[in-house]
Amino acid sequence: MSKTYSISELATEFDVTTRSIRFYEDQELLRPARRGQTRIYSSKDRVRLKLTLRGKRLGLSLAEIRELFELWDETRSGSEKQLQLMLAKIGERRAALEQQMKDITMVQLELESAEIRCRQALEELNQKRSDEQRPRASG
Amino acid sequence: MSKTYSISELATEFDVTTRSIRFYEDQELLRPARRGQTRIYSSKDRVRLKLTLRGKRLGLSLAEIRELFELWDETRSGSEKQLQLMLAKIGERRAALEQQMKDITMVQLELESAEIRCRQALEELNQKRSDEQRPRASG
DNA sequence: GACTTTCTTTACGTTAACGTAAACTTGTTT
DNA sequence: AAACAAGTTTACGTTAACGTAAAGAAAGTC
Repeated sequence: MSKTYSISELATEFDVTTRSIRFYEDQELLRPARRGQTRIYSSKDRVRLKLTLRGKRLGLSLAEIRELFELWDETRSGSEKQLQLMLAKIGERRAALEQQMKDITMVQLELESAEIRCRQALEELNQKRSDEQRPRASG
Repeated sequence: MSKTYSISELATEFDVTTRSIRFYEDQELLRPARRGQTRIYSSKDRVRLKLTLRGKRLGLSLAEIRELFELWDETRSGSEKQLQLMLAKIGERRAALEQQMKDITMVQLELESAEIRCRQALEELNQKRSDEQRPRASG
């Protein structure tokens, strides 16, 4: 018996609403089992949810994520064409990720220098203030 | 005289539609000059567009991007409160970027192993095929 | 001067990713 | 039994980020 999860357990763990989780199922990103009407999520489902959210953070649409899942499932018993397609998709993703990496390092550099400038501006403000508090020899 | 650009020049350079560029202006991300009705973009505008698109690739909304622009403008003549606010925003962004970096490296690792498995599956297919072509000593 | 191109404004349409509400079932706590 | 919590389906509403179409102005070209 491997562990299972309720919808609200997953919701609180990953900080998403149950509405979202059901929506992901509607978009065929998840296929939880049922006991009666109630959804029961396996740890495999949990991984899928985790991957889904990670994909979202990287800017993938739900449709793209689904496509990757499907391709990956087909890869197991895949024909040569499907394997090639998967490789192509993987290549695309990798290229996009490298672009994102570049973007991130650029923005990080910008943020860093922005932070420095901010701190300098703050220092100058403090400087002025202490100048005003003890105005000794001034013209 | 520094260089200026037409809307379509920028559109083709950055591979976006003119509609998008005008929309960004509507959202106050850009403030091009005018000659008559016609928009004229400075190199400063060009930089802003570039930053906007980069922000988008990183998953920022136009509203967030605008907010950052505004904060940055205010930073020049900023009060202490505004500077502190800017520093806070910068901190947020940096944290989000680090999370994204982690996400990316995770996915990169997954894609790498996925690629390996794909190539292995392909090899096995080729193996089978050449086995079938010259079925020598079998059983 | 008619044509074409490039630009403009105005405005309605569209898609993704949920939010929100209503009405119902099922289990369990008082 | 009544109330409560947690789950369900159905369905309409919402927001962001444009797409698309209509209709017209300004400038260059044949």
